[in-house]
Amino acid sequence: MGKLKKSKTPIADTEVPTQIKNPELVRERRRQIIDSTVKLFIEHGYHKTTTRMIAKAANFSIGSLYEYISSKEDLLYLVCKTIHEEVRDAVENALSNTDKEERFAQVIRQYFYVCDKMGDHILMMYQVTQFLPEKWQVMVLENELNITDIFINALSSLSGKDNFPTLDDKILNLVGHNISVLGQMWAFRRWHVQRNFTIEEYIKIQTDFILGLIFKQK
Amino acid sequence: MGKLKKSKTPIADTEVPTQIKNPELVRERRRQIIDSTVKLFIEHGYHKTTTRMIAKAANFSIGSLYEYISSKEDLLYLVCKTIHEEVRDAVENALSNTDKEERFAQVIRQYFYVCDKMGDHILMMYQVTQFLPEKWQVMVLENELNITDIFINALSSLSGKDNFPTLDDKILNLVGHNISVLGQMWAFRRWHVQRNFTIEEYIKIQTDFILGLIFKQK
Amino acid sequence: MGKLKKSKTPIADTEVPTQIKNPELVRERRRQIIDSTVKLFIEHGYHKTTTRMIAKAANFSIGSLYEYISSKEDLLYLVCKTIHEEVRDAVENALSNTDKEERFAQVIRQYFYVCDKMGDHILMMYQVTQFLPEKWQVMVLENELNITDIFINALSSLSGKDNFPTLDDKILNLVGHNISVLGQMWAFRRWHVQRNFTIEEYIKIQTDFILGLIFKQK
Amino acid sequence: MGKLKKSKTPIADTEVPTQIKNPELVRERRRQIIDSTVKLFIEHGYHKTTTRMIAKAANFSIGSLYEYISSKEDLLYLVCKTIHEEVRDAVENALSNTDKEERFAQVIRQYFYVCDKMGDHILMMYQVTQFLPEKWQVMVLENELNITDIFINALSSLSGKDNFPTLDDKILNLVGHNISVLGQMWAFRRWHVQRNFTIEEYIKIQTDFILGLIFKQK
DNA sequence: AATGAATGAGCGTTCATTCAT
DNA sequence: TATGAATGAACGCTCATTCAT
Repeated sequence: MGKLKKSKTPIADTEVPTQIKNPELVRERRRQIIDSTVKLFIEHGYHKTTTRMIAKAANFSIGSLYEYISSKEDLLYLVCKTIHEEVRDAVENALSNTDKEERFAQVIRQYFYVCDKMGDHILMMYQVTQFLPEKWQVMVLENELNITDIFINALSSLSGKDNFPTLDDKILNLVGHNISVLGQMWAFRRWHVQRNFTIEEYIKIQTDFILGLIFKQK
Repeated sequence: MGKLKKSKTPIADTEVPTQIKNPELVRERRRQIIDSTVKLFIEHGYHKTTTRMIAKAANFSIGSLYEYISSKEDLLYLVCKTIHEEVRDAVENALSNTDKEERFAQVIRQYFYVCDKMGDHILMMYQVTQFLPEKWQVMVLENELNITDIFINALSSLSGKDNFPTLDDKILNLVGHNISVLGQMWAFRRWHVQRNFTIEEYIKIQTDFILGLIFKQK
Repeated sequence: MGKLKKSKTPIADTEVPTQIKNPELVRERRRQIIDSTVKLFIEHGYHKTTTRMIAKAANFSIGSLYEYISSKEDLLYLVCKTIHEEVRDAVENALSNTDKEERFAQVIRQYFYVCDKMGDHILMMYQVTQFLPEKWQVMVLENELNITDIFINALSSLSGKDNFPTLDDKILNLVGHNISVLGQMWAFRRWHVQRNFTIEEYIKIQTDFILGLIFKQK
Repeated sequence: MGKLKKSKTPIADTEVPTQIKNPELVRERRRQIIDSTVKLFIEHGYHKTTTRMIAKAANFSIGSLYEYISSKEDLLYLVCKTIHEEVRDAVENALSNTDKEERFAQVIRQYFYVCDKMGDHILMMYQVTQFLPEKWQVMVLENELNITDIFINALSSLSGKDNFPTLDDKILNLVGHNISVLGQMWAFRRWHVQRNFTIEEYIKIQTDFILGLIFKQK
């Protein structure tokens, strides 16, 4: 579970205001704060985690915490965004695979791996998104969609080539969402599913499943 | 969306204590309370719905409310349970269909219909389960599992018969969960999915999808 | 200084919301709250008086306090309104005097008496009005104006009659404001003025002063 | 409204301590700080103006700000003092007028002009004095009194001469305060009074008023 | 059985001031 | 001298629950 990998996109952006002038410091400190917060949110949820608990866990005074974020809700947004970036980065890395067909399977595989590794985070994020203020909520949904879009695009680039059937856009879309959801299922229904399968088995079966859907459409 | 259908199992059971002696009265009053609460939870979520709001919406004094439930958490449990019963009842009704093979498709269909009709409820329940005390949480997960079990059992009764492949128990289980999750997806990702498909289209494609998985295993 | 006299207009009106249903109780409890608050505001000012101090002084729990008012600002408004009513009532009582000319002097006299008796309250109100939310601020200024209007109307009814000169409306208005301000001066500059004069002397001299202005305009 | 005119008395005096050795620098920097603070206090009041806002507006770091003042309350005192000096200077300038009788009218006129020009400052100062620590509060009241004393002295030098009646000291005093208060009224009740009169008209009428009081005492 | 007034622990947030660099 | 990150006491307010009537 540990600390989140450093993401490509900066955390110290302009979306969430801070009193601190040194942006490097903001980046670093926010990383600490977010890491601590993620753990607490996973353990206790959003409401039962107080700002004081967060400050303490991140070794900040309550006053200092509020120098780096401007509300608990802002922090919530940063948490969600960071997790999404983590997921997206992992999946996008899989895209470097040159063989197109293999690339698609790779993307699914990487995504499922991330869902396995970050099960707690993903679960937590779903429980917590509802408490975002509307404006952030839209952005988080968009981030979610961006990940689904990776699947859709990977599929799209295969559609009609080699042995792949030409897929309707709507179907393409649906398959993308199915992939997203089946990945989350590994995290959400862990008690049931992870009892029966290793992640490798799960990937194999569900990938077949997904490919089945695709070839059915021929 | 209206009121939830009367469920077979009594609400005034011993799980959730009450001050009131007359069980008939408890049943009736709890129905009112739960109906109002469901609406409020859907609209405002669990935390932003105060017990005062609930009492007002259900035409109770705050004091009376607490005669029929003993805490907000108890009420939360009753709400989750009631929704699960609703879903289960609908799916079980589909089992009366005598033709076995058709029965399986019917079960899926009915389940997806329920997911369509009760999208708000299902969504809400997922956002809200996390606030249950541990003991209730287990029970709600069990209820969820009961529904999945219906799919598994329906499949199981087909396995190895007629044209159906003989399915490994593990696979059977997984397919059951896939069905559950794909039904929820219609509610969870409504903005994306319901834009592209009618519920009928969605049922057709996802059913094919599921059957594909089954026959793949031959 | 003691408790404020019971005012004609009810405190339990609809302007300031309450959670309590019994309006009689609201009236009574608000009276206690306001009395205590006035004392505290006079002694410590608005900002240094905490809601917990108010609750304690009025023998309420902090929770109960907030059943009767909905914010500290609302309470501030009630305080200002109550003081203004007190002043206005006293001045209006003086209007019952039947002799017109004498009535005018009586109004001034009564007003100055109130300024004497309620010096602390008037002083406090002036220090505190600035913290009202805009909507209340306008209403408080209006209340203030209503009192000035009493002087203006009393003068107006004399204008052009008997020995009184016919006064321009603008002048009438100005004289009214002068009266208001010279009354407040007795409270505001108490350290300097009350050292030299009894309230009776002060009334005599300033009344002459005011009448001088009036007859000057002949 | 702009910047306040340079006052004769030094700002960098010993009343308010500083960390900085160079007194010239202190004077200059305090001038900037006070100018910015006055604007902010007028716009937002004392409590809603944070020291951070002040530092920013005066182009200081928060650290530097505290090199030149030692607390927000000290700054408040400097602000009040500066405004009083401004008012006093303007009024004292009017004293240079050689003709005694005319000098009195001139003093009133100048004072009313200042009240017109510095309405915002005067208003603000009255709202803000209450937050001074006791020791400063006394000094500010004294400053206020000094201005009133100018009127009293001007009157006193006329008393019993030429056509002027010989005035009791107490009356002299009262007239001085009346003048002060009627000047402030132009600022305090601007919405009502400035709608009806130009400052010239106002000066004329109120001067007559004041003179009336004086000659009445003959 | 029904009412609703009373309770108080607990929360998110602010801001004047300090002090290491 | 100048900077700005760090501090933490203190505040207004909420709301599930109780209990006297």
